[in-house]
Order: sequence, then structure tokens, then C-alpha cells
Amino acid sequence: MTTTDKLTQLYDTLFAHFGPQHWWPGQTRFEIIIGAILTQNTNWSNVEKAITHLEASNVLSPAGLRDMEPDRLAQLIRPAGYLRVKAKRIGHFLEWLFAGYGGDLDAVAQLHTHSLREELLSLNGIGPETADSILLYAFDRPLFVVDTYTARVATRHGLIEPPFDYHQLQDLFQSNLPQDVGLFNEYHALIVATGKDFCKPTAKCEACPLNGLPHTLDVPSEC
DNA sequence: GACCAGGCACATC
DNA sequence: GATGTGCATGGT
Repeated sequence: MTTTDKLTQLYDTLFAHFGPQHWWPGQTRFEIIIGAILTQNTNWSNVEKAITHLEASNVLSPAGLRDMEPDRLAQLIRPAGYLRVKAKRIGHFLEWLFAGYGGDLDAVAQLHTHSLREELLSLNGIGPETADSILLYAFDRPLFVVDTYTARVATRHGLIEPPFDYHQLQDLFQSNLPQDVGLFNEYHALIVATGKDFCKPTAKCEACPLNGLPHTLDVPSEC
């Protein structure tokens, strides 16, 4: 069985079980970007609370957040955790957005994928996963988003052998699947759904829909 | 009360 | 270069 076959089978199995995920759970480009920063190492339900606060305060826009006191921003996003860290990270992004693009995300969208990725990665607080989430979900660029769930699923199903880094795991998916924004969108969302429900750190994988695939390894007692 | 959650930067060895 | 640690809140 080729890697492409395995990845396709994995996707088909997850899609059959979970159905379409309709990601990203955010309306606007800007909201997706802010959500991508807020969800760093954080449960999405906590992020939703923070975003609700921003919406209720009518500041969920580039200018709205730029004009806000850092302390006040930190308080509004408090439920998402790491409030001071994330307030700073949002500030760094806004500083870049206004300094280079007048606060206009449509202008940012004119950049080529590689240039935009490099610019995002140069910002303090935006690493590979956050950058790729923004590129895929806010700017429709065909990049596969790798997160802890991806690493866990791929390892447990023998798709990659540790140790590996972010790029190696990303390359596994990108080199063996069609470069399709819709596919990458859904695939990552499905992996997250699996992670939330089944593929836990010390997990009980028994009921996981991926059990029974030819490339499923023995369930590890500890991962 | 411990563990986990859609990371990242920085210090230290 | 690899490994460890701080950052913070809320659900299970």
C-alpha cells in the first residue's frame, strides 16, 4: 500500500465517521487570524469565549484592536489563557499589518504564498502551525497544517517514524496528496476531531474509527 | 486535584 | 543542536 493510499484511506475513514467539519469556525479573515493566535495550546471552547468578548465590545477588527489598550485587550481575551502573551502576539501582528499594508488584509492577500509565510513566521508569536493555519484558512493557500494531533495520529498509525520535525510531517501529507485547499482544510479539521474524541495523549483508542485500518499499530500504552 | 487543550519563545546545558 | 520551562484559563 502506497503512502498516498494510506493517507487517502485515513481521510475517507475519518470523513465517513465525522462528516464535513465546516472549518474554520470563524466568519471573517481577521477573525480567523485572531482565532489562530488565541487557540495556541488552548481548547477552542475557551477561544470562543474570548472572541465573543471581542465581538461584544465591537473591537473585532484591525483598527478596533489596534486602538485598544494592551491591558484591556488582555482582559477581554482572558478565557483563552496566556492573556498577556497573546495580547502581545496580537499586537505584533497588528503592528505588521498596519506598518506594511495599512491594516488591509486584501493587500496582504496579494502576496505570494512563500513570501506571506516568511513574513508571518518573522513575527514574534507566530510559528509554523499558526502561520500555516492562517495561510490555509484565511488565505486559501494549499498548505497542510500540522499540530500535535497530526503527529500523534501519524505516529500511531505508522505513517512516519519518530523523530521528525514539523516540515517532515507536513511534507508527508503535501507530497502524497493533491494540492487542494478544500482537501487540506477538511483533512486537518478531521484529524483535530479525532484528537478531541479519541487520540488522546494516554489514550484509549479502542473506539477510534481508525482502528482496524491495515496500517494501525498496536495501541500504545503511553505516547 | 491532576491532566489536557488546534504553540511559541527563550534560557540553559 | 537538543532539551526544559514559562505562559493562564477552563473543562473533564
